Amino acid sequence: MAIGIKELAQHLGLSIGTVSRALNDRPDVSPDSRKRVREAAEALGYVPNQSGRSLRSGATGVIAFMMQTGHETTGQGDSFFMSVFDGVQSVLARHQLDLVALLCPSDENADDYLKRMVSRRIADAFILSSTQTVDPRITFLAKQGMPFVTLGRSQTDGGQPWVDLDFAAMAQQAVDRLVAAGHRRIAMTVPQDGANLGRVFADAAQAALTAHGLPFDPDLMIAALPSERGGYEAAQRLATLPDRPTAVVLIDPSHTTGLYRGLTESGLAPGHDIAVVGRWGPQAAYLSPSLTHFREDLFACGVTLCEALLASMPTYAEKYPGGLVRALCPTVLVPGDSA
Amino acid sequence: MAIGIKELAQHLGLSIGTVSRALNDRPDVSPDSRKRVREAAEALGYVPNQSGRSLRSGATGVIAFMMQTGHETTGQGDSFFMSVFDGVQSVLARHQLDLVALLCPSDENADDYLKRMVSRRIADAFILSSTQTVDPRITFLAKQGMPFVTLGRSQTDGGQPWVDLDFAAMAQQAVDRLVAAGHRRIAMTVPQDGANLGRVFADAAQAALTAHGLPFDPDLMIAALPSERGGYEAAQRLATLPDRPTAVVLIDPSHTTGLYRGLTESGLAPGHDIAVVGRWGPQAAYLSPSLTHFREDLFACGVTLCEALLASMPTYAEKYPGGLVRALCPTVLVPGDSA
DNA sequence: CCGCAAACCGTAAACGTTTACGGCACTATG
DNA sequence: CATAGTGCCGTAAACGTTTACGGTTTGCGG
Repeated sequence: MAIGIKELAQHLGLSIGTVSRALNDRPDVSPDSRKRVREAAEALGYVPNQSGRSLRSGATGVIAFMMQTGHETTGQGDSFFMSVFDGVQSVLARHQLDLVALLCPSDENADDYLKRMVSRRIADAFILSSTQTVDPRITFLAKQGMPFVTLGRSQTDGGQPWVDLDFAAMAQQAVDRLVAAGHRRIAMTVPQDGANLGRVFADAAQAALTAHGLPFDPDLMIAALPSERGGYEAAQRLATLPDRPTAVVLIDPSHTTGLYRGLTESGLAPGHDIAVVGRWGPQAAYLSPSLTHFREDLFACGVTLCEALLASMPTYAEKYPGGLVRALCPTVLVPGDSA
Repeated sequence: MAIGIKELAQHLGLSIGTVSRALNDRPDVSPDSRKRVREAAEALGYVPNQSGRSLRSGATGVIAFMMQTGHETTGQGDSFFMSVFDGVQSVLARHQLDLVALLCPSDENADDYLKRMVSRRIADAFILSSTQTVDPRITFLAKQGMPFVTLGRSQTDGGQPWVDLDFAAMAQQAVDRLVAAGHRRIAMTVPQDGANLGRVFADAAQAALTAHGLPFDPDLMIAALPSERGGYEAAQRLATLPDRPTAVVLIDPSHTTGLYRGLTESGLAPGHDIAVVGRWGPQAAYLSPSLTHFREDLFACGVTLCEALLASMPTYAEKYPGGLVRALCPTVLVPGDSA
């Protein structure tokens, strides 16, 4: 069924060398031949064999986006990643590159999984998400010399570019707003596992509180799964806390629904008995009271992410000057009725 | 950095042929050599180059799962796909196969995208999701002779195996339950685009209604986007419908939150003024009143899906006898307070 | 001691590309 | 006219692997 470059060349009465050059837009090919080859390839439905091509050239033309997907760690909801993907792909399309998503099975170690994928040489570069505060994947890829970028920072530094949401700014803005509204005891949800964003967020919150001359109470940092359930359990914790806080800031978009439900069940009205500041998620728009939240431009974030990656790849670096990219994506606070 | 089979053979004082045979568990290799090769490969960190391997053997060892991701079509939420993925991967792991997800950019035609991916020969087989009632991807893959399976049925038949949720049973059970509770005018949400499940669902609902001697009113089939917003807009439609229905069945898990909100805003209490039967989604657990819904074993669904695919691939068929698999995954109705 | 089979191993061809190199025809220049 | 240069093209090697084939050793029965 599928024809090779040999057949195509034969059909044209040319050598495979010339055909290859014509298709790859190299010099040393007459405009006439180039056109003939183009048309014949189209007509015969020729597409180059990727295995042969990448065996020879050492590149696959594929970028891999690795995500971890535990049972409970569904995280931000898929619209989060999908928006980022769209941004990434819009950049990749300029270079005939394609994106694949690597889904680490929930029962496999993320580090092992990544190693397997790297050794498969399925992709020319990697994008890591859900970075942990200490993340062995980073050192591994750095040691391998494999180009990569992380969506999220980490204490482990592989010299790679990264792009992250500005959690510090979020924490500060949230605290500022709540304090201005008279709140003195402010709780927050933080990730249960080693996700780095929890650390960044908590540190910034502490700084913001002390800046206002308020004490920082570690008991008000409520560890929660990144899911509706996490929000629900956080609400239960909140309700039973001694000297109950009057406000809560949510680190994860999926916390919102669960928290609202949990608070209501405990007889606390969100936005009335307890002020809530959250992050944007598709479901947040349909809550009452409407959520005071942070909105992020995930598409733009994906674009930056991808450009940062390409800038770190020898092949594409010239098109993306400026060296190592380490960028924070801005977020804007959208006031609602909840805080 | 990465060493090849040649270096490995040289280091062992063996020929590359023997090394290859040893690593691939072929006969004609002494147990002693096999062991030495194994250990040396481990020690030197040798991993076979996938390009070379698949160039020679014509297989990549990768299965691709294609999903479409429009802005508004975030669909079932990611926990849906993640659960299916886990099921699929659990089977693939038995054969040293790996899964990648292909995310069709929202601004690209799905058919073109698939063609590109197929021609890249990035995978040995494909899994298609979000099947449309008439789906050109199916005929394309069938014509290409590329093994594939669809998650969801279609009127387009490529002779391929498929696995689908039992939407007909859901429709019938929902109608039965609602009619038994005294409801006579029952609305449903159906997908706006050409998704095949809408057709199946609507047909079964109609049959169930007529079986109960009730009329089928097409105006009660409310087209809705597969998102919270879709549910919200459906609620608005519902509230303004002449001779307002007393019950609604939701085809998409993400409809629930939006619908609850929409109804509430219109002064209608879910479960009281209007009975609601929905599908399971992560957020559904945190709603009040609790949702009467269908629960699906998505992991098992993924397992069946993958086995169906492997059974249709020449290389693996012998391990999965039984011919063409076309299966419906069962769902169970979980009663709640909403209907 | 010979022959034969079995067990093991090396050789080399193939998979489909890309690309360095050399060759040919032609033109421009001295 | 000789020479150098240019534009175009074919040849062949290389990428890293798998595998058919043939060769060498070994053990064993006659």
